[in-house]
Amino acid sequence: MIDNKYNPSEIEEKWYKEWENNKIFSPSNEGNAYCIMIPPPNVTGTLHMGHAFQVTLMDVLCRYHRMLGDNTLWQAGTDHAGIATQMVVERKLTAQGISRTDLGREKFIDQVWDWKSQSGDIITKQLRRMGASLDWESERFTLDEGLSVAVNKVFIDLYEEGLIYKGKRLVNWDPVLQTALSDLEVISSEENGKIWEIKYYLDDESGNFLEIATTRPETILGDTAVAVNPDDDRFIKYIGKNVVVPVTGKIVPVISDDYVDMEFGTGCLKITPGHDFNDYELAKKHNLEIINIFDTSARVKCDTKEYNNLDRFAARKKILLELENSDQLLKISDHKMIIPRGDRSHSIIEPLMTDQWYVKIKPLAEEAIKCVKEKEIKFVPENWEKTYFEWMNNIQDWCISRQLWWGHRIPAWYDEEKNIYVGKNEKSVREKYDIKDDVLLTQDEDVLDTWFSSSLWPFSTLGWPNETERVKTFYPTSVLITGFDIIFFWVARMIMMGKKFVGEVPFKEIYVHGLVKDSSGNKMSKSKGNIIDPIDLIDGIGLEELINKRASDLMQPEMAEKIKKNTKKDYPGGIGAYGTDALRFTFASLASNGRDINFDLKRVEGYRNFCNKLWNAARFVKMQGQISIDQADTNNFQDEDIWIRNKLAILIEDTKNNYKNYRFDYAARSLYSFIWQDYCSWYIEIKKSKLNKKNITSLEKNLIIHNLREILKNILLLLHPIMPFITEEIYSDLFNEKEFLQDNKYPDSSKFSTSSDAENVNWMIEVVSAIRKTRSEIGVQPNKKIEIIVTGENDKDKLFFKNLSSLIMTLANIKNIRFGEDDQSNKFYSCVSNNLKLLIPSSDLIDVKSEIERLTKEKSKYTNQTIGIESRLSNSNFIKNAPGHIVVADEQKLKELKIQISKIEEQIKNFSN
RNA sequence: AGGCGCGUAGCUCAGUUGGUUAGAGCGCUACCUUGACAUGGUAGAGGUCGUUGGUUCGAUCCCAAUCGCGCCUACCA
Repeated sequence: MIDNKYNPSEIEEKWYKEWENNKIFSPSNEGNAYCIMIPPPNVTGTLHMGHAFQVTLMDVLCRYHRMLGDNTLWQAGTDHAGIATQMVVERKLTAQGISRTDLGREKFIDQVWDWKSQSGDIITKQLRRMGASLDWESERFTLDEGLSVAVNKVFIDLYEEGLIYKGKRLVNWDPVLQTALSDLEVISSEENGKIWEIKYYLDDESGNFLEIATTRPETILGDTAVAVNPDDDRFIKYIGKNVVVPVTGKIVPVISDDYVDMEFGTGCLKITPGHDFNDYELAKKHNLEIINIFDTSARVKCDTKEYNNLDRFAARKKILLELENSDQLLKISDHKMIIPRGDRSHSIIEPLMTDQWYVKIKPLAEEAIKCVKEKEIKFVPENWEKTYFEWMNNIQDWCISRQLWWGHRIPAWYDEEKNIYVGKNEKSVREKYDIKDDVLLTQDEDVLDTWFSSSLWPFSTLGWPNETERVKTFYPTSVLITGFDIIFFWVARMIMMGKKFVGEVPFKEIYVHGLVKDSSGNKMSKSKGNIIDPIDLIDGIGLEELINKRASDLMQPEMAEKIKKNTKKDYPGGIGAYGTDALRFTFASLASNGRDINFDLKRVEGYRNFCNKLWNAARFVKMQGQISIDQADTNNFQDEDIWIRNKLAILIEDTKNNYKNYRFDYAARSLYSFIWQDYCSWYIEIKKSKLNKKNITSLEKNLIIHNLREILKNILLLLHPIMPFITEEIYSDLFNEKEFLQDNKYPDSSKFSTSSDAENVNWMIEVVSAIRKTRSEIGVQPNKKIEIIVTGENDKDKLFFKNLSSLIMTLANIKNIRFGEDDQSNKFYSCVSNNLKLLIPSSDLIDVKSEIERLTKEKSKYTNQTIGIESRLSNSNFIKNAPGHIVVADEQKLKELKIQISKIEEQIKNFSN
């Protein structure tokens, strides 16, 4: 006997091990290819709600496609996350008092690999807890040898084609991490700043000056011009003259450019080309000198002793003081401005002139735009195309070098004259360029942006550049499941690289899912303290531990109290252990086409209850015992069998369509209502009533059990992709201990649909519902058996009653059904179902007044509907313009309503007499 | 500034080419511990679909305007 409560923790880990040991997640090598690439998570990261959500959807699709008989590959793997990982390891070393540079490159990288091997499988373990059916056999890591070969080849090929170049340019420099960043790794947000207005004297001893406005006075040290708008009457006379830069005393020209906004600030702008992207563009245009005033840590680097080596913020203070002393500081005002920060270090980005490697992106982007325009790749939902085009049309060259140690080292060598040689390795470079052994070659110190290797993920994981079977079979992959936040970082770049190097798009569809937020719509973040760990929803967590998890290691420790308070309020009893299946079903049911997903714990609880419902339905079926049945009898169906089989056929088709359209929410909902309403509330109840009949034959009994089991088995098959654990457990317990659910084919609707429509079962459901409703309205306790009298029945009703009255009696808790005329006495309550009038006798004196009220209320409900339909039907334009079937349906409905109203009126009349 | 999106029941969300009485879960109310399940059963209350116009026989859906909110992109010193 199975437990009467569903307990997920007992079954989940057991089944995952079984599946993995039996290698059932590897491609079958039979059938149509179906392939999804996991967006490789950061190897040193942990699973968050976004991952859990995404993984659920991918897993549903993969499990579903395996059951369809497809040759399914869900590619597993992680990425090396250059900056993030290096940061973590450096921080650990710092805690031990060791610096990266003390250790040296090789030893440091050894440390990172050590760290990777001890922390790297945290996330893969968590993926297993989610039930993810990834093909672990072919797990890849972006720094694997094979993937590195791909990275090198792509770099070399692009270089030789002129699509990768090295250039000295202004880049986004992270002074803390000491590396360049791409545009996408810079997060700009509004912060409070100031504008300082400063006197710049002309160098003609006239005492005249220009007032310039700046938000960064420290960059005065790098000024090489002052700019005004050519149409600005105030300054026209100064154009072409020179001014003296404060502090440095440098003489610089006043130039004119219509880039300068006359309305903003003082209308007069200082130009620091070495540390501002706009100024840099102006400098190129006007041939201005470009001075670099900062070192890589953003400390001042200049000849003036008192400023040299000063941090940029200290330099600002000092300069402002000096300006004040010389009476050149005119005005200070508060100003909201956009501050760029590194997405990892959160330090303020300093534009810095450095040598970096770039990908010339326009030619690649053009191809990538084309294949989306021509629908080689389809976005779901479609409007994400717009975001994609928007970015692709304004794309800038991609800075791919990073001044890190952890990553793919750039395959470029330099001789002593700094000539560049690009090739696989030093040996091949020497051969290729015919360089003698006595010429010293040194490799570029830098590594590539992690996203460079990620952009090759869809084919490098399959063995490319080798022409492997896997590439041939699984590329292009079927669909990419991803969040919109990495459309630019990753999706667009994969398309460019895939098109360029394999010649085909990397995936045919891109399903873009929403962001998982908390139940009130806030982004989940450590600093807000509203993070939920998916594993805690599976295993449960106590309040103390949850608070501990949320309020420790905060960037702003002062938030701890508030987080503690809110957590106590939101989860007074901690979080219950809902199990993976309930969590997965929740994610599926939330996966609609909307943009954000507000995650409400209550939903998980509801679906945990759903698991319990299924569990108990299975328990009931199991309790009916084993059966042996003659094959010849298995197609012997009762009315309710036909009824439920028709519904099952519809469910199967709906589910397939919903998966095809990525409407996981619809799929989840229709499964839920079929299982709970149709199967549990009606079908099992009907069968139960039949099983309880005294004179049941063993053949009848066996047939009932057989049919109950058959529907249940199909429920398990249909539900398996979303809830793999509970379905597997029930299947093994009730049906087959030897094989897995996945070994079965997904159900075929044609096996269940019939031409007969089971009208009588629907009729019965209406009658039972009507009686239940009235019972409840007149306050009859659910456990009290009552008698009903049927009047107004036609031939069809008679026939249905003949076959179904015993069912009605059980389901509506009736002790006796009498057929007869309404004797017009007041001792009856009545209800109407279809064209029937059902009377419920009362032994007590009926409160005539309240009964008339009840009936009148019911009548007015119907009357209101009648009025609506009648007004439509009396409108000649409606008759003329509306499609025929709408008009016919209205007419039919009106007829039915009128019958029902007349029955109620009759009863009201009886009471009134 | 530009782009995208959202506003439907107390809460979290559906609503598929415009068409009967706008749905689900949770919560709420009443009654029920009947042997699959109280993580349950039966029934119920609750919505002028942000606002205002327009198109239409008919609008939650299409169009325009407006209010509120969110996200992304962007060089205003």
